[in-house]
Amino acid sequence: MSHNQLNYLEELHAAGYRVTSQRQAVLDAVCAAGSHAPIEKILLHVSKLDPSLNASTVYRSLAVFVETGLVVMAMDQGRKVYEIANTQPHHHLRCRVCGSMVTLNAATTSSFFEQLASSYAYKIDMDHLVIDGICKSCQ
Amino acid sequence: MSHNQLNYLEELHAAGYRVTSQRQAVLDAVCAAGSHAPIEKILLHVSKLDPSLNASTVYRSLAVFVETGLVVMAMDQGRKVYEIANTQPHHHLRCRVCGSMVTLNAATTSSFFEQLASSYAYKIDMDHLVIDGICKSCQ
DNA sequence: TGCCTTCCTGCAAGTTTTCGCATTAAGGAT
DNA sequence: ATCCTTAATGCGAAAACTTGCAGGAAGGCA
Ligand SMILES: [Mn+2]
Ligand SMILES: [Mn+2]
Ligand SMILES: [Zn+2]
Ligand SMILES: [Zn+2]
Repeated sequence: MSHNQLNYLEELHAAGYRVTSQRQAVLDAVCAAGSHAPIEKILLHVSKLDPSLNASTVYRSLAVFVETGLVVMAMDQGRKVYEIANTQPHHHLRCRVCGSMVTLNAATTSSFFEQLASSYAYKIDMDHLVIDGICKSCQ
Repeated sequence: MSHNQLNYLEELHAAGYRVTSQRQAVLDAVCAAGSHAPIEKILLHVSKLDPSLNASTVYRSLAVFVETGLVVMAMDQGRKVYEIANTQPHHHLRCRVCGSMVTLNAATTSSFFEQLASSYAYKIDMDHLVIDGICKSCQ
């Protein structure tokens, strides 16, 4: 598993949720599935870890993880994709044509967010923005 | 209907799609359902206009409209919402707490997009961005 | 450790969304 | 106006996702 499991499980517990073997397996599966993984990829990894784990539990676990911020959910062409949350929020540029993704420099987005915050009196609270466009090689 | 129907139907046709009575009804329903309408709201309006219109046709029509840019799709708390596309792209700030939405000043977002374009050699192609945060009165 | 409360899980049923296929109709051409 | 080609629709079935409920396990407390 690529995450510091202890830390994530403690956070789960601190948020008032029980740390079950099923939730641990789903969290491991999210990590194993790599970034921006669609649900079927996660289900596949889960059933490898524990074939008896019910699909409805996977959906419910993901909802809990997103709720608590352990996992971030984003949209990729109208489909939900999941990835383990890093300590830092991060944002992407995504090519409509080839699907490739670039992680944005944090300074760029935070200055934009600060501008929005001051202009609109909004506290921006975005941990995974995906902006669509067309990359250099696809233009 | 709130859209200039003629124009939209011509665009559909120009994109190589057939202009059917069902698609006209779905487009009218999207307008009638107002902005950021979830699918069930659209289905409700559709069945008022034509009770015999099958739900699968509604899903397929929406996919065509999003594909051709006549309708924009956005995510509202993990749910797909639809709205008729204006001639100009527009973006929002959305409060996580009360759900209220603000339409962003176009200059603000376009300067951000231009900066991204020059830094990353990406042609930004975003017609409906929704940025989450917490509004002044909810902070 | 063992008990107790409450949350979580699996299962089955319900709901939503997608898909394949036969029939229908749009729209270009004559 | 009629014909022809092919895309679009409705329908039924499948797949994806959600929900209610009864049994089982987490974790707090003694
Ligand atoms: Mn990411
Ligand atoms: Mn909008
Ligand atoms: Zn590309
Ligand atoms: Zn608010």
